[in-house]
Amino acid sequence: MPSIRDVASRAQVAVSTASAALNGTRPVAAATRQRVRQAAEELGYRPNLLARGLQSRRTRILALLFPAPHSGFGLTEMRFATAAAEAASELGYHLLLSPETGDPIEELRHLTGLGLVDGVLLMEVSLDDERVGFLLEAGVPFSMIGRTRKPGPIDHADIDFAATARDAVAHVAGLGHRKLAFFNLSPGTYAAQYGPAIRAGEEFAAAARAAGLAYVDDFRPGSAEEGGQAFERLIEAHPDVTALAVMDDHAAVGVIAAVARRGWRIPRDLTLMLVLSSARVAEMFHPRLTTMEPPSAELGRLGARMLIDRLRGDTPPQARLVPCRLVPGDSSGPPRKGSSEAGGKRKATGGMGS
Amino acid sequence: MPSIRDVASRAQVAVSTASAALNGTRPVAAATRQRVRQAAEELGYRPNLLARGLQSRRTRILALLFPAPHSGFGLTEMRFATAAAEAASELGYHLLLSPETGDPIEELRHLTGLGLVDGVLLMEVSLDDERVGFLLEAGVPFSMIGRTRKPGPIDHADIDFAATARDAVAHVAGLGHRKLAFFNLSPGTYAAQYGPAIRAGEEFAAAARAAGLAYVDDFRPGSAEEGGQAFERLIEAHPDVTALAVMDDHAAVGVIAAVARRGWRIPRDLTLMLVLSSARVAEMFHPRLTTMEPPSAELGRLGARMLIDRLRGDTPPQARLVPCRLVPGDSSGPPRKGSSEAGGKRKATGGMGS
DNA sequence: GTGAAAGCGCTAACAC
DNA sequence: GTGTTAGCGCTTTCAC
Repeated sequence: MPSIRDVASRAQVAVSTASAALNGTRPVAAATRQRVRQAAEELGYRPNLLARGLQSRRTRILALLFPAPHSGFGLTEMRFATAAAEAASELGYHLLLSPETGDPIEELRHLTGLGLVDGVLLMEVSLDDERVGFLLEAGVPFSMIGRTRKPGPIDHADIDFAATARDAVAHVAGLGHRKLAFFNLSPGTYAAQYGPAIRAGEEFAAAARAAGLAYVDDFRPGSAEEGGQAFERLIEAHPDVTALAVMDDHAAVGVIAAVARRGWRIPRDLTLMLVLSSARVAEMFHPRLTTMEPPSAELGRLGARMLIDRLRGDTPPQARLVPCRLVPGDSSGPPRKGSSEAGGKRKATGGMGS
Repeated sequence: MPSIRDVASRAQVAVSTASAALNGTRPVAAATRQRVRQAAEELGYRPNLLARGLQSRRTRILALLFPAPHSGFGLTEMRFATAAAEAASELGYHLLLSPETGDPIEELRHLTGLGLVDGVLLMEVSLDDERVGFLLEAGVPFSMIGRTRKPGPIDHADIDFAATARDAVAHVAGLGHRKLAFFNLSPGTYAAQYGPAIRAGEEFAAAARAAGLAYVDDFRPGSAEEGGQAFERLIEAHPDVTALAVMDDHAAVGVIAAVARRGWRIPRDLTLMLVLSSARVAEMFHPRLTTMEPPSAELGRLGARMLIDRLRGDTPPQARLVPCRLVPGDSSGPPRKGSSEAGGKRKATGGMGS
């Protein structure tokens, strides 16, 4: 592998000139630059990243802190990672996939102490994430996919839960539904202060209220079995619910089974939608479920971009919220007949459904 | 961030001694070593990977060449990546996630020319993968998850398709089925010489033959719609088929719908199994599908381990084949009545079902 | 068993 | 506009 000295001698210039010609760090005569470029080309020269990094204190390597898979399907997390890697790659950066196994802070301390990475991309940020404080204090540049309770001036890209909830509620309300139920993620996820669970919970409630829809969100099934049970209890307590939004894929499986057991059909008797699930997953269902699909790839891209922006210069902190995309499936329809106190008339008052 | 000089001076030794004490590269008096260790500890010293790599020509960084997502569900690929990253991490290595976007060879040339990585982990290896020749020629250490047609002495970890097919066929035969159909991946995947498609195709045929099962594998549906059509044509042409193994998740969705349209039920009228799909995905179905689940995490781990073994010393080339795991679901059962020329008797001859 | 010094390949002062 | 030189932090001869 040729070094810059080989390039310099072949182009008949000093190494510093070769370096400058290649990097544009100082003015070089056009003719000289041309000679150097050509020599580099002919030799197949590639700058050694280690040497460059050692000197310049910048490696152009980013670390993506990849959480141990727990909640959800994993497909979403993968899209973050690959999209971030692609975006980084386009901008001349590399992405290190750093799985978090033990103590997050200790691992972060280790990773950043190596001098290997210029910055860190945080995933699965909880509302009071301890890693944020550490990175801030250590002066390590970072950006978040997700966000803490009050992200303040920290770069982050996250789902716009308010818009997502609004769109989902509008979809359901537009079909004529008057009462919506929402199954959040499992209590464990909730207890871990997992942002999406908490924010989606709040925003769906607010959006339903704003739209004048009656609303139930007492259930947090984390498995197919719990999903089925939750649905049965839901219908028992609220027989007038005609639409249901579910966060957990597996819970949705249970709901669908319970719906069938009851002799109901989707969407005739229940409008069912998945929230924060990949359309890829929604296609596995029968009927294909309407989904609020998270903009995973875009968040990954944005996370990488804003981190690189930060590394490059003094951009102001960026906060980007991107709503989920409504992917209509075959599980959405008008409310079933006889679901409310009155029988037929839909789109009636717009007032509070009791 | 303290350097080794800080450690050396605090421990009152020369830099070289400090280095030796920390790395064990040459004998150091126990007392001295202790002093150095303690100094390092007190200072929170972390060796700079760049400096070390520049000198030693070894960075302890591995690159995982991550293919642009095309076939399959992606969940499997993600498990490779995370498992490989975890295994690498446990062995003191880092994993770079390198998405392949443009010309694979050009990108490989670039990546390996940077001096950043010690070795490369190849995913989605096709039967005649061009990257292999390049890496061999360039002398870059690598291992494969998957394998070429004749991997020869190249380290690789792959699915044991023969054992997988044998187990799947045994499962079906054990339930009394006499005729099995197999839906392979889409023709495009096949044409791309995607190993799993071709090997699974061959091995299922061989296993069925060996088990004395009649066998049909004329279909390669790549979507739900094609899956449904394929199923209809299959039953028309082969009304005595009672068991079906499907490679493509989406095709399975279509099959299930077509089964229902026909008034059939699973598993009463058809035993359906998914091949090479995560159990996570199989749970999304109704009923929960029996699956031959690929050992993704183990393959990722093995791939990383064998690459690191190669980097560390002169181990002989390793070839590890791991079978898929049969995860029984609710989609397996005895063959439906009236499916063969004779009516009732199952487990009869064991001879060739015509 | 320990220390001094060279140098990995590059960038960035600093002279000219 | 270009060349010379001094390191970045580490490992590794080579003396002692």
